[in-house]
Amino acid sequence: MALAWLKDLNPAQRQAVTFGDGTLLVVAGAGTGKTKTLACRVAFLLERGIDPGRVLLLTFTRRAAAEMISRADHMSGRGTAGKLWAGTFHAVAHRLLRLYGRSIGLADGFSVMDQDDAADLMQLIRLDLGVAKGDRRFPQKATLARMYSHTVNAQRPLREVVERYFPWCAGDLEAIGAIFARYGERKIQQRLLDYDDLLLFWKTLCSAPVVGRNLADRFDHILVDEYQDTNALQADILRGMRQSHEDLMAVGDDAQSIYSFRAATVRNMLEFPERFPGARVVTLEQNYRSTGPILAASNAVMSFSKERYTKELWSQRRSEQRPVLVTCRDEEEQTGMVCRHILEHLEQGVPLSEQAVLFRAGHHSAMLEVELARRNIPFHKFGGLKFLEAAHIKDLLAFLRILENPFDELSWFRVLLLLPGIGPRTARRILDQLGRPGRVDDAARCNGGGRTRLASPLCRLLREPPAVPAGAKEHFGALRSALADCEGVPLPESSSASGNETAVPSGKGLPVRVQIERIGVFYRPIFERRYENAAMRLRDLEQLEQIAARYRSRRQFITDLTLDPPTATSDLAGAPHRDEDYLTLSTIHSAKGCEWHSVHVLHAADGMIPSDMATGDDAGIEEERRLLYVAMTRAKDVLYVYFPLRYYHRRWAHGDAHGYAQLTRFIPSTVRALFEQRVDRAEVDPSSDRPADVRNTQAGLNRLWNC
DNA sequence: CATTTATAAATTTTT
DNA sequence: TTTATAAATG
Repeated sequence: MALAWLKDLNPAQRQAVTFGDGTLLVVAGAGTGKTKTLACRVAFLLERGIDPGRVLLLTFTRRAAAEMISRADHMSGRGTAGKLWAGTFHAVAHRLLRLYGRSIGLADGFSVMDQDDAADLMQLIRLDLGVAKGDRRFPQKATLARMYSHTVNAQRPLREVVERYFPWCAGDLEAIGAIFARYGERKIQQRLLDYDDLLLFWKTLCSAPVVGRNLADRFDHILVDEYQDTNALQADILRGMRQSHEDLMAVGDDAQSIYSFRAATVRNMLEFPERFPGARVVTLEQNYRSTGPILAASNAVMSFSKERYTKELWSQRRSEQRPVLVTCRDEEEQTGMVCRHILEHLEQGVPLSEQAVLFRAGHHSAMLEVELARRNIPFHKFGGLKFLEAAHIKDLLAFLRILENPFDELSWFRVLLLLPGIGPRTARRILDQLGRPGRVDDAARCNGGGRTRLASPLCRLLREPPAVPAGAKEHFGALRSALADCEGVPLPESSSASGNETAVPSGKGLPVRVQIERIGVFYRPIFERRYENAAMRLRDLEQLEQIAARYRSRRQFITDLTLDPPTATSDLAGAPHRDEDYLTLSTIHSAKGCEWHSVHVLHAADGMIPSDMATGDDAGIEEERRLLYVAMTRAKDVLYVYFPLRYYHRRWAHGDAHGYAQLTRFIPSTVRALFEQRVDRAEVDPSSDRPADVRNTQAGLNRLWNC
């Protein structure tokens, strides 16, 4: 084979890429060419004549998969990498379950719900059971959803998970268990799968005697990226998928494990050799990304870690410029400094696309976003609040989901509650009526002579509409005709529809975009009445239509949206914005795997990094340390870490109340010495300029009561 | 009686 | 910006 590009690899990388048959773990530090190695491995396999359709590539995001495929194609020059099975665990699980789900008793027309939907269903059940009635605080729906997911993914008993991660809920263990049991039942009734089910049923698929064997035989090679952020369930799946073939390559960095809240565990990496006996281990330690001083500071942060890591990164990239620790008076000054530095670099020729601002929590960038907008600096924000979380987007999707899976009670509920004059009670009644087992001929007519006895609630709604309160009649009628329109079914004018229509044409042929338009006819008036800033939100709906225009299949549209939600406005923006230079704002979590010429890390204060929410136990604090490490190692040439001294707590009042922060505990004085330290007094208001030791004294006191 | 509106309180990270 | 509860309304 004439593989010229092999020469560009260092010995360790080459060893990984050209690895023969069997199981391999690649321990790859930050910036050591992990993506390159994986892409080369794919190219190498293709060169060896492996059928791309028999290679499975599991990544953390769809974007990562796309990048590796395009790089592999570029190297092999064959253009066949697109035929790989590539995507996230969840996306691949979905694809497999559509193919084989029937064999384990999965309903044909299942649909997938995201974690928000899961929380909403929890809430319905919580209200039904009347669990939250007492005067004791009961966990919120989002907490319940997180708890459930963690339990399933970790494959541990609920009691253990609650005691460890949600100790304040320990008193409600029984009630929580009862909710979870009902939750499982209702998902099955409604033909809904949550994220965890996708993994869970994939695992079930693996252990099915015949299909499991088929599945494992289906792939000659499996490659897994970001292995440090996989959980016990995912490890089980991999084992199930390697019953007959051994060829597996997992790549990860134990120092970058930052998803324990999703039940990810470094133990997957550490125990890899035991789980896959005979596995070889290759370690990549040469960092090609960052300059020496940046790497030195990053390593120093990790050197205080209580856990032992397997490697120490080194770099040949010399530089005089140390990373900069910027001490600011408060968040406002931090914002000003960030903007100033960004513009300085821009003038020196570093485009905005090579710069990024990173932070711990989505809302940490709020002030900066306002300032960037004021100064006309274009940016895209990754992580934090998402497009799909907006109420009006969810409303519209609920319609489509009813059409896709008429048993989806959650979406029905959402849509019915939109109608003025219909509240939870009436909605419940209507749903009960629609869901009641019908006469057999009814069912037959609805399902086109179908297999199921159960008449689809959608068909019921169209054929025998339940009574609604007088005030809701008009809107209810509009809803029915909108749904009928999308289905391509004529709506029976009066209640006595003639029974001899032939099998109704299915609306599945209608383009999704058209369906959204028709729903709009019904939804728009409600929408305008309901939301104050309808004009702004209308643009979101138009964007949704634009995305829909790219899809032929409604099902594909909905599942893509739930499994690969648009992570930033950039995913939504049309062609005109593509070539515009823009700055990246991102949570540290969403910045995983990315790199920029210059990186700005905001809020390096205790309480922010580490987040106050995570300082409960040692493991939590250690993960926060890794988080800072991930943030710092994103930088190639320039790294700024900002530390605002003063925080206003303007939660309820707009007063002047403030507290003094302390520099993050992950940068003690020995580490600080590796930074260039700047305190810009020019912009400090002299009236509030007190010596730092006074502040520190105050801060020390504040720690006594601000816990 | 059910729905709507008013009021007060709280807010990590994501497939 | 959302969410739980209380009061007002139909």
